[in-house]
Amino acid sequence: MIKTSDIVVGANAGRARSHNRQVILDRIRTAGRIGRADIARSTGLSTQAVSNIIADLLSDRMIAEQGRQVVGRGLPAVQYALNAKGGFALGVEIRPDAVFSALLNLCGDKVASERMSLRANDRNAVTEAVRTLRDTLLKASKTPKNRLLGAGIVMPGPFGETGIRDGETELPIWADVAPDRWLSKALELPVVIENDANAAAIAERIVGTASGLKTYAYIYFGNGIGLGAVHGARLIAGAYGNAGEIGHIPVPAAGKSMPLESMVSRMSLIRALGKEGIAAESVDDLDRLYAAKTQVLMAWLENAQKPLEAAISIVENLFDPEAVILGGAMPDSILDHLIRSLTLPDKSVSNREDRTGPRLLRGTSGRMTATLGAAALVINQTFTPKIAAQA
Amino acid sequence: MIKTSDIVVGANAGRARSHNRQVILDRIRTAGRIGRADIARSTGLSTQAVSNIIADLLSDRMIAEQGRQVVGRGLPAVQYALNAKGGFALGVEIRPDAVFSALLNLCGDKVASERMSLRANDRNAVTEAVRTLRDTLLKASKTPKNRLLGAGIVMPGPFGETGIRDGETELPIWADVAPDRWLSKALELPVVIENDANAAAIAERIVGTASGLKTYAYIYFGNGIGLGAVHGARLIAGAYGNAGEIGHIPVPAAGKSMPLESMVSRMSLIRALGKEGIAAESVDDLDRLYAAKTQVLMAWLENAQKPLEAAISIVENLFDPEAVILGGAMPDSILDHLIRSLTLPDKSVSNREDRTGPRLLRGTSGRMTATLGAAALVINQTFTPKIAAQA
DNA sequence: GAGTTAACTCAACAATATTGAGCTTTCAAG
DNA sequence: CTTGAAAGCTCAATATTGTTGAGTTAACTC
Repeated sequence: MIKTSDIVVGANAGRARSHNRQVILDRIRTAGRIGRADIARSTGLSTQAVSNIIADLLSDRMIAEQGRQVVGRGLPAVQYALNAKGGFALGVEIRPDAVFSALLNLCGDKVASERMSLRANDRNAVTEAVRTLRDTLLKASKTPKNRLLGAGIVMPGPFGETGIRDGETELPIWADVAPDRWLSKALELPVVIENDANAAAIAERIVGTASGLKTYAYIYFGNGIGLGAVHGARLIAGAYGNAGEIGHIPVPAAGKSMPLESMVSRMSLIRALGKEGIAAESVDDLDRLYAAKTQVLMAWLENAQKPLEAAISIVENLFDPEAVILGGAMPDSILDHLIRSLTLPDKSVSNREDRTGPRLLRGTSGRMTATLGAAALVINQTFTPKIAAQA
Repeated sequence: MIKTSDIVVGANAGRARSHNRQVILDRIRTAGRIGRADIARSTGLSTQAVSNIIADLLSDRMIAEQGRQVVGRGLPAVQYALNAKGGFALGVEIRPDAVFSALLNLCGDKVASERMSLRANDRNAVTEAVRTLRDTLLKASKTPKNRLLGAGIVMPGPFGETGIRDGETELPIWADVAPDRWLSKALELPVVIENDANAAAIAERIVGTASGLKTYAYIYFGNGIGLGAVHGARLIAGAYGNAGEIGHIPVPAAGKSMPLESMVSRMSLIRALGKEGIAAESVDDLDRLYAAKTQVLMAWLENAQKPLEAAISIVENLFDPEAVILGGAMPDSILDHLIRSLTLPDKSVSNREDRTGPRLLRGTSGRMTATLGAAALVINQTFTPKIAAQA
């Protein structure tokens, strides 16, 4: 699928208003609780303009009043915060054999989730599953349909006919139709599509570790391994939506150069376990195997260390992020082990004297990361100002 | 130096106007010649709005009328194009021993250039040199001072106290003052600062090979080697302005892993030549040595091949650019040789079936690349809409 | 208790873009 | 050759939105 960058760029009263609305909403989200005067100062708008938009947001139930805050002299400022029930985002992760879905509220809390096996891997089966899941989640959570802000879809990349397609990630059922438009029509909702790593990266900003960060890189353990890079609060998607294909970069391993994915990925781990006759299906399985200090797993961890260090070093030097986050479909225990065992090189732009936080963080983990990420895409969009710089 | 992302985000009538002005200016630049109706359609503004802004731009001499274009039925549209003499950009490249400078007009043509040795490597000497160069260039080109849009400054990175500082790139004279503010005051001009690779990347967009591209990566041969990544027409500068430090990423070389810079950079080449007692100072020297098929040079080229392939492969897979551009302080001949000899891996997101142009391009080369890039930063800024997405 | 500070509202105002009517110029069909 | 359609453009009226400044309220300070 081709990413169409924003084309409409001219500003008029209406677009300025919706832009300002998003700006204010985002300000409220990042601040947690904040008053009108504060918002005005930090956005460069007049109090009056903020007041008008706040009134709008209140009547749309996107925000709620939170009492007054006495600071010092003067009239105590009325505080506002996001209204969790003001909007909901549907997240959908499409896999070859099943569809996962979750519903998040405006604050990023999971309200409901559901999984459904696919009876066939074709477009109709997927469409039907997605529609059913939407209805099931709405019903289970007693959410009125008109409170749905949109749907985020996660599908494995890469998008389009690139040199790194292979049988494991391919989803040829969308060959002749743009999946975003198709699903938007089927769900009767606005739709955003991203790959798993990008969605997970955005999720981290909405609910997780990256909430204070504007520029960071997320290394995502899916089946393979992916990178979601966020720069100045914007996703780096690449010219064709395939940026962050970190799995295929060459890293030093055992004296020669190997693709990162072959050393550091769920796939490589499960393959290694399989060779020893150990079956591991779920994140929980892996967690148990780690707890038992299973030898193959420990060996895999050791082999993964150097290649992962090299990859992180590359990411740091190319993106200069505030932090690198490790997350995805792995148990906490394994991610934590990796983070503990890695020694990041001193020769890196990220090794700053004025650094406050750690260079490496653990992000959201577990099987649902990408699904939650899908929903987070929608929430993120709700908070992203519309008049973007010309692309 | 810390990059301050745009903070002002709220839109009002005035900001919307200046935003639209930049949008239209950029549209004219990319189109070359274009009429009002066309601009209106491609920006989502009304003809009337475009007309008003065009009138403004005409009276500011930023654009000029270019006759009428008869297409089919209807009133032939009046065409507009940039007015080269409507504005000028000063580019300054600060080196430890000298300052290079150039003056570009709005269309990116070089109007004048000048070099000046530094009598000392301290702040006052630099300030004095920069002021003198500004005046010399204005006088030589008979440009009135009020037509200067601003100054772009290029200094070698990385900025701030990072783990990769070393004696060769360090510029400690700015330790206690923000160089952008200092120089802005000294020059009485708005100032933009970037490292050499980033500036060169932007220059390519304004005048060079990348004029049609929105997402591309520029590998820059300075003293070392740097990367300037442009994503959706925006520079990826990183959280602290140090993104693109590609010189320090590990690449496979001679069976082991080496920093790219040690294999592929001007520095490494000059060092290799020096070991054989061959002195090479300038780009022209290198060109002559290449023409003479000097053996050390040819050996260096061969050794550079694999590491460079690995680096480009990494860049492609992480950024998914439309193209990778090679340029900088090297002669055309050597850059072309490298481009000819490189074999890019098929396993890359950039190996697309629908690809039209080549994956690898040669950019601007020669000693002045960074200086011209510095000026291009200013021109770029002139065309970049002001209401940016919240950072 | 008087003065100060700060948040907030109201009403008048200003900046900008949009809309629709009308003019002009070109092409094409009869 | 005439007429009508199509497209670019201008003018004047209108709409949307944000800003400004005066006035109100509520807290703190002396």
